[in-house]
Amino acid sequence: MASPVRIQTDGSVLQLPRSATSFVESSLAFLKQEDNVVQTSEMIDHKPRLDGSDRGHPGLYLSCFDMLFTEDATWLVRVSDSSTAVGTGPRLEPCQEPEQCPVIDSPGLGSSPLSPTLEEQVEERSLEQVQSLVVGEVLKDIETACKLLNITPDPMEWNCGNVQKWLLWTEHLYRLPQVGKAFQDLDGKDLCSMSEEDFRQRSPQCSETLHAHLDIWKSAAWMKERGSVGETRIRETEELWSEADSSCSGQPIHLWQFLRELLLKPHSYGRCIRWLNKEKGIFKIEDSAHVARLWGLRKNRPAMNYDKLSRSIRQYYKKGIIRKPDVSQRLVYQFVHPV
DNA sequence: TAGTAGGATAATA
DNA sequence: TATTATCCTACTA
Repeated sequence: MASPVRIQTDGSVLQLPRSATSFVESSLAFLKQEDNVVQTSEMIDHKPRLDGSDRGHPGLYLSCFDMLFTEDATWLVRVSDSSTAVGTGPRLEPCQEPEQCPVIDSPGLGSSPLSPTLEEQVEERSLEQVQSLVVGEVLKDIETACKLLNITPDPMEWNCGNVQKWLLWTEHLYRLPQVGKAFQDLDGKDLCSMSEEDFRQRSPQCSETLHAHLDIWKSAAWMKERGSVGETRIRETEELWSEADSSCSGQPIHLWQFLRELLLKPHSYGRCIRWLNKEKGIFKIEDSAHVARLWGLRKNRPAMNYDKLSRSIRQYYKKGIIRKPDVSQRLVYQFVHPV
């Protein structure tokens, strides 16, 4: 494992975690090569501003995270090592089996999807530990890049110069051809509002990588905005990964089951979906976009949105699984057979 | 503008 | 084949 990196400035020393070492080495090489304007003293002093105005929550698509490490195949081994040797990951706890709707007879319900064996649970939990660490590493890497580039972690706050720095950085990270000129008139808000197709028009070669990489930054900014730092961040990271983790299980799940899972974890998901009357099975979707994104993650459907999700919910009306409550309200639904 | 409702059809497991 | 995804129009708050 590589040693921690220490960056010494005017009397100040910035010591970075071991996990960030390769990233930082890469960063230093970048700064040297590109003759970037970042001053180390600024790097130390810079505090990312997290007080940006409210915005949409970008989805966290796991496939994007792979891209961060395309140049370092040993990375996964490093994370695995740290998860076992250091033992700082989440504690291994028995996995609580999600509740099933006792009335609705759904194909395939009785077997694996909601009743994993103990061995499967342990295996999934171990995977969750590694995944949780991965997200933590990604967040650290972004923080480090912010310090090195002297930009805020929130792309929405970038000016044109910040965008150019980020582009240079991304070019370096993925060894892309120079694309800065194609984006020279854009600030962070412009960049964030661009679709992948917009990226493609400006840079056919690099659009996929740039768009995915920006998605990671947007996700990280969103995660930071939801919590602050330290333990909160770790908890949020774990939460997001547990959301995403489900998409890795490969097990089919019905939408109503998924919604019930969220409702049964108010600590994690209470901000986006909650019971209004648990006894009657009435629930409210507080953050439609976020619930839709979670569903998209679970089903590996990045294009999922609330429009589509709600259409699926409405399919349950005929089947007698979910209905609108007697007093219909927006974003409020009712399980026909509450637990 | 966002949510609701439901028809039609495609995709998927 | 059942379920969900996607797209659509019309309507409502």
